[in-house]
Amino acid sequence: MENQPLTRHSDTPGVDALVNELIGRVADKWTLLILESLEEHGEQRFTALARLVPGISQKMLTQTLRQMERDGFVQRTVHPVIPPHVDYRLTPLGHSLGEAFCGVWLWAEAHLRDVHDARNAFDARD
Amino acid sequence: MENQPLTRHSDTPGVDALVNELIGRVADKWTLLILESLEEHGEQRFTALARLVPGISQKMLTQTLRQMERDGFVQRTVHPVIPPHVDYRLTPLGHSLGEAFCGVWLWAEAHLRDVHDARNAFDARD
DNA sequence: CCGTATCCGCCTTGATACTG
DNA sequence: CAGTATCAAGGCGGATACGG
Repeated sequence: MENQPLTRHSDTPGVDALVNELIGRVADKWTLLILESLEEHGEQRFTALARLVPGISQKMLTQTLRQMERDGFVQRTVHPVIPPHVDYRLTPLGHSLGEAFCGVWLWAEAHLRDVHDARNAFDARD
Repeated sequence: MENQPLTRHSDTPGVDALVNELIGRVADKWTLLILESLEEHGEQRFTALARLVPGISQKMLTQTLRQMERDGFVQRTVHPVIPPHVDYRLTPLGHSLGEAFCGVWLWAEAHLRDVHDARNAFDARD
């Protein structure tokens, strides 16, 4: 009935809000860096991951990994040995997220200079 | 000489950092919502934009628009009339960013339920 | 080794008031 | 209409200490 304009979005109100919320969650700095590390290096232990992600604190690593586990992006495997051994790996869902962000990543790489120039031009105005 | 594994990233150290920084900037909640509004509805005035983006404050709208203008994503056009009339529209660069995010948007739409279910499963265990 | 718990500074954000 | 200015509150993230 409604003559909705053509968009790439759902026509169901409220879904957009959920989608935005989800993207906000997922577009977190540490989430993206961890995602990247796991894509590149595969399954990793906690400490190895801490070394792979530059500048992350233990707190943020734990917190972000928990959230990614809850969202179904990573699978956490605990080996009941002493000392403890915990592995993190991407789930198929997590991998698909990485692929979705690939476009943004490529865009950022491709337009790094454009943005840089735009900023310089803007800052030099007046 | 290095036997680098296949990745989608630049092999130049430091570029990744810039790319991450740029994505962090761009993946902001308000930036995405404004981007979406301008893609869907085309050129808009300040007040119209404020109505199109649900829940945004005047401060955040101004701040985000300035940042997007500086980054070269939107063009700001001031019509010197009284009362003031200011239009915002996407630049080609801004539009290309929107297209890059389209993949993430589609992913989020497609996997909304997966994430929802994963969270329920996670919260229900133990 | 793999976390959790606590404290604390800072940055973001929102609310409000004011201006050209 | 389209902003700027100011202030207060809250969350994020780092540092540190401790536990299984």
